[in-house]
Amino acid sequence: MTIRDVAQAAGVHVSTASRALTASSLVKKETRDRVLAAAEELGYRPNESARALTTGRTRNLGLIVSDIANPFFPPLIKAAQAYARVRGYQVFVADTDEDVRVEEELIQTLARQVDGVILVSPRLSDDVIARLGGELPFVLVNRQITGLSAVLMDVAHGAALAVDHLAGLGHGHLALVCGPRGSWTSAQMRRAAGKAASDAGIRLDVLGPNAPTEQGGIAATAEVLRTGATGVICYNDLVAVGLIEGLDERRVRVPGDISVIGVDDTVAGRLNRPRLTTIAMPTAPAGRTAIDLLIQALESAEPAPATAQSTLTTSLVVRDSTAPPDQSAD
Amino acid sequence: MTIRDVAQAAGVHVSTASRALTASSLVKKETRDRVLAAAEELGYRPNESARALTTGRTRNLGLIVSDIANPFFPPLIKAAQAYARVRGYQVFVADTDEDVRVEEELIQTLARQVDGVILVSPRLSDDVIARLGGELPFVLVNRQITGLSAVLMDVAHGAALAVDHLAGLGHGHLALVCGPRGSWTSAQMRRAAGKAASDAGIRLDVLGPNAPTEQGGIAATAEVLRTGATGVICYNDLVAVGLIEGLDERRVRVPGDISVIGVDDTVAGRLNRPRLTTIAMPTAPAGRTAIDLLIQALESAEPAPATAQSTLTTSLVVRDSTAPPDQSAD
DNA sequence: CTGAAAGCGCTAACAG
DNA sequence: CTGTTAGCGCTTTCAG
Repeated sequence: MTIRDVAQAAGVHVSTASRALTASSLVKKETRDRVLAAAEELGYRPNESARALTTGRTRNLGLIVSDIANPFFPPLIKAAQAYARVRGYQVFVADTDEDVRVEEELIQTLARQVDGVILVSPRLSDDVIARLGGELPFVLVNRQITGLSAVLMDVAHGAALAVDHLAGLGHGHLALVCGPRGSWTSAQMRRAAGKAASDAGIRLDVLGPNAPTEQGGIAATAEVLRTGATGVICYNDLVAVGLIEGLDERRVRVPGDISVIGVDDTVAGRLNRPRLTTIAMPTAPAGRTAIDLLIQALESAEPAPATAQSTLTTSLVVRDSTAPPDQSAD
Repeated sequence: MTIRDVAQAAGVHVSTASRALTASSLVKKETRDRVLAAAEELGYRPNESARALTTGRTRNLGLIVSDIANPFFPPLIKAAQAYARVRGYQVFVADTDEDVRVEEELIQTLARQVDGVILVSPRLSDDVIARLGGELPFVLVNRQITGLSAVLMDVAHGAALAVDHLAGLGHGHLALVCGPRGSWTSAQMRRAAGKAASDAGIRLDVLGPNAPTEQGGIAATAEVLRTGATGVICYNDLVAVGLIEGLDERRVRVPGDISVIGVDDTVAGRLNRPRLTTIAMPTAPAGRTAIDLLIQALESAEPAPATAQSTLTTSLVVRDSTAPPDQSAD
């Protein structure tokens, strides 16, 4: 079932059929209708490989995330896929499992079958990403590298809000449980929380790096307690939930003894008891924006597409895991 | 940077280079090393489109799920991707958003760029799936259609365990909150729970269909209460969590007044308070098995590959959302 | 507006 | 074991 069959059925040459099927304006309406009808009739489906071979474009986009099982990603993935489909592109999702080597390998593999790649919270070093980015269009999410387009979530603002929230409740000693090495988000939080704490004249201990998972949070428990902090900001909701679990095991009450704040605003935080106070991240908009930036770069005729940067705001969602510090303690 | 450049650099003909790069046994070791070295040196990456065009095979597999944001899927996806990579295949994941039309469209689109497709919990009708399955290799997960390979989770067994668990606690009146129309899992549960209940001599009211989400659970609350049942088995963890939320709003205690059981054993159930009693589904093994079945079908020379069927067992995880019924009530 | 012809990069017979 | 040749299905010049 090739374009040849369609052309024959419609009584035209292959090239005419091709034109009718793609650059429809270059062919007489009447002929085009005939071709389209024949194609429909025969159930013709273009061979994407052949098409990609001649055009050099696949109309596929790659989306690389570190861990599909982290509830931060699914909303972003869903939004990206849905929006890409509307724009006539297909999105291929791959999971690096938080492994830098897998990440690089995956980019290489994917790069051969897509027109462009979206890298969400990559862990690779700037220079490796920049090098790979030279080979095909990239859009980064939550990572900033000169020369590459990016969608950023203003987590710095969120972190400052979190510090202020805790300071406002009366906490004078905070801890920041950082994420994995190589995380831009973590670095942003660290910087912004540090500044906000010193502005507020309170102490902030910085802990980490930690795995961005429940396990990571549980593992950080002892260190958190050692600091003596009464308010803790965690790298993400999973870490926060894990920490609360760890504290619970040691009979430390949240928020009674220690207040805990997460980042992302995922189901995990909503379902947790106490319900988690968290910094909400605009994941779905970020997914759409990333697709938009990427397609823009792809469809602009420029050889070196302008790098665009888009920053989305975050906000603080106050729930039940934060409260004034216990008067008797500290 | 084509295979031509590599051949030239290695001082051999294109076809020799091609052989060295693929069917390595057909070429003298020495020549092969020279070709491989040249390829490495030049950073040669085969053009997958060209390769796919000649061979007719892409080494890509499609994995279609109804909702990436449902925590049931990520472990399955992760396991499938990781295992496929080991076997030299790439997995493309797509999300249908629980929409039957999108599901069909996605299968069609994906079908053109992959060698085979895994359909997890499809909602399409048997005949539509069977028709599409005629066009390329399919493996179903949690769906049984004659002539197609499938990986099944023995949720019937799990449902029976759940009924027995509740009966053993002393509940004499149960409700089953079903899932969406077209769900094989839901049908299995209904049948098995019905049988187990009648065997145990207790009443079982069947409710639904419902959306397989927290919202679906919340929406089912009133109907559940209307039955007067003291034990409820839900289509999945999300529905169970939603139901518990709905009951909580109406000041109905779980498990004090009503016991609730979910299905899947996802984070959602673990994080929920009370922690959810649930039927654990073997999601990761199912992902691997599905990939295995699919690759097997792909690599067997048979024109019509034998349909294989693999059933994985489920188990009941008892946590805090089930207890004996309130003595004073019912 | 349409037909003819070339070629995308690669693999796969077919000879030698 | 290696070189030659053809061609996968499609788009895209180039003529007409």
